[in-house]
Amino acid sequence: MIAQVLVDVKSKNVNKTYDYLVPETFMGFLELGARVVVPFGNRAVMGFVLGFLEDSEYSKKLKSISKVLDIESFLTSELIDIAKDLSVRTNTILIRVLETILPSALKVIYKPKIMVVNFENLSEDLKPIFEYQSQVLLENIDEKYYKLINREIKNNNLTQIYEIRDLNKNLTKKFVRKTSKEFDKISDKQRLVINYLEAQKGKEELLKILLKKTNVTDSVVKTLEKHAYVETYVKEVYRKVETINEVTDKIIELNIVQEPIFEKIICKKNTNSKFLLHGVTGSGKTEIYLKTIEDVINDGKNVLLLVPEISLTPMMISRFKSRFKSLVAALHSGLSSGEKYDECRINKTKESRIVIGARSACFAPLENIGLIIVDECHESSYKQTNGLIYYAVDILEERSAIHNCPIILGSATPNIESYAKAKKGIYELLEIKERALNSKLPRIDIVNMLSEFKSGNDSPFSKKLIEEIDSRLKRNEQVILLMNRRGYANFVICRECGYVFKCPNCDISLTYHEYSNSLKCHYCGHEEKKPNTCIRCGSNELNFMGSGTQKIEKYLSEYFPTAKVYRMDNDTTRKKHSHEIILNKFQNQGDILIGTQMIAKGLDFPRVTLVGIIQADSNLFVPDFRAPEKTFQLIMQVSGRAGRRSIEGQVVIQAMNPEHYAVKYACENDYYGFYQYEMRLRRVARYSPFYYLIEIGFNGKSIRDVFYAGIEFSKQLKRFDESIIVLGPAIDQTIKIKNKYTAKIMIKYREKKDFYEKINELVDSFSSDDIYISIDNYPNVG
DNA sequence: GATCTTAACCGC
DNA sequence: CGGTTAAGATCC
Repeated sequence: MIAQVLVDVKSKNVNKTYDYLVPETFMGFLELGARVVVPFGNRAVMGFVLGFLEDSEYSKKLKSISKVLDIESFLTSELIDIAKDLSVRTNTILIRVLETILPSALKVIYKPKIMVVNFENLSEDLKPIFEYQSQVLLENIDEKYYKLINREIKNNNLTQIYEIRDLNKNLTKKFVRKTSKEFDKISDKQRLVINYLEAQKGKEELLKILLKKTNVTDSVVKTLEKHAYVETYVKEVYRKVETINEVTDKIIELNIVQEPIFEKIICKKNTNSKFLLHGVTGSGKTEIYLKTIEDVINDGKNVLLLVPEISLTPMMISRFKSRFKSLVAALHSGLSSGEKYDECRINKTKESRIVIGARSACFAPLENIGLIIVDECHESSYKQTNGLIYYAVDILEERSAIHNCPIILGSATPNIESYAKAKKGIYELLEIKERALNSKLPRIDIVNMLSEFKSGNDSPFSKKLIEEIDSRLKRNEQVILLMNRRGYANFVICRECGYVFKCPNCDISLTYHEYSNSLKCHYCGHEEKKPNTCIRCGSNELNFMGSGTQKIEKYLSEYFPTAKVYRMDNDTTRKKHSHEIILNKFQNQGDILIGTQMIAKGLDFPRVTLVGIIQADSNLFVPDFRAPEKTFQLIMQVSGRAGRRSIEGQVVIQAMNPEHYAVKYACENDYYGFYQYEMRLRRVARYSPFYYLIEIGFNGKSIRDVFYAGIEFSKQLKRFDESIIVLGPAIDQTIKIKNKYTAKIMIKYREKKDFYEKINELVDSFSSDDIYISIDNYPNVG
């Protein structure tokens, strides 16, 4: 048998599978998607088995797979197909796509261990192996038992777990050492190498490092080796990394509105129906999820549930865990916690019935899926914007089709595109217009901050908001204040000459951080001590604005010195469980919670009766066609945090442009009105959902080259097809990040067509060491 | 990516 | 003529 192996080498030259013989010993248990070690050139590399063949078309003699790293694979054929598709549509080599789909699977090596589940039922041949230890490293077991072990895993008598080790990219590395041979004649370059080796005093010396340090090519070392003055050898390298331990009912009653919706979903449970569950905040979408999941689980099928940011939805997770216990695997997003989650991710997803996770969980190797749910489907966190750009909701729609199961997209404020699809009948629209638990939607008041300023109030709070906060505190109720990041400048400005302190790398203003008394760049991480004098005019009259939320906090403590205030923003949530800790403290003993966008999501505190939005419309005029939509969604979402129980909630919105349609419709709680208004604008301006969109990004050090590439790219694309509209290039608003510029062009087209081949061709021809080009197939989300 | 091959250049 | 580099091809 022959295996088609994709090697773990990140280069376009090897972006294809290579044929390898499967040795007799691996026959019968080598699975599709398993990781293997193969000889490649004259070294060993890791690879993925992406297919099997009877005969190879390769004319020369085939090499054999030397090791199997997974006895049970976690890359299903479904995921391989999804990866291939992503690879084509984003012009990204397949191995990089796999790297994203299986986070850090390539950076880390999993040493498979076999663990006993049921010793009694185990085959007699295997019993001696596990007699004295319940876990054995797979590599320490004779390969002749592999077939048997594979079968026992399927019988649930054994299970595969992993020990994680750091993998330094390759399985083997090349080292150099000096021999004892005396030398007579020797060239300058060779001298350099020898001197370097002697200076290292017999320490292990990587060939790659040596070449870099001495600045010679490999020929020099090779010549030395030929004369036996030095010798090279290869060695396996990895070190152990620690793993973390994972953290570890009542009947659900649906109300009169929820029940028929549940019924509608359930009667289509074995079809690929796509539901848009449009329910106002607090309408009890979660109850519908729980009941539907229960039904699907009882059918013996599995469920995949996506939530926005797992660290922000601890309450939601705990509800599912308490309901379904160990059937639930919660995958951590990994954005904040590094790669530690992976062990749990791989072990748990295989055996769990319900997988809950953030964006990357859309690639969970779950089989036999009977239901897919995307909660808060409008959330921007479902789109990955770094590196490989993908949209989890889109991936899951594909997967629902493959599994022929329903997918539920739930949101109080669906994206315009989603709602349009529902109106067109692509999605089945399920609407809930009232809140559950007899609570009413909050009353919304709007304050015009311009007139407030004109009347002499230069604090961030309107009189109205202060009064309302005061009355809640007196009644022992809670308040949430949303601070829009952009609203309040947190840069340092010289009062004499007006100089603004900027990042030397990124060309954007530095942020003053009170707690560390320093200036920081939010993009590249540059940090410098708080300056005392202006670097332009030397004046010591500097104005430190403090960060937005910090400033609000200060004002609050002046107005309400006895109130217990908690702050939730990027500064206070750096640590791992800080979200949970802050939210818990606030719930138990807090009066006021201040935060950025992150507090808009899914919080459900019964005692919160007032929500204030400090600068509701400050993002309205950023150059993005979705700015009104985002503003509308934000106001709606935050408002939804108020009065979720019997006490009526209130929302105070402070805005500079209270007449703007996004603000107005949000205040009137009129989703459909906003949708219709926005659709008219989108049609006129030729944006989605009326046009298909693709955004191409050009990133590089030279602003001129980047811009020029954008111009030429769009010229050639328009020449290829005149009906395509290309906007830009526009230099990204943040101008310069990590010493690089980004220009973007927006491609718009009316008729659905596949021209990714042309785009890939252009991307390849304009890509270079100096210009990196990214393809964003989802500029209308995220 | 890493390694090997090749042609061209360099200094003795 | 051996030693060296930069460029190009190849890896099954």
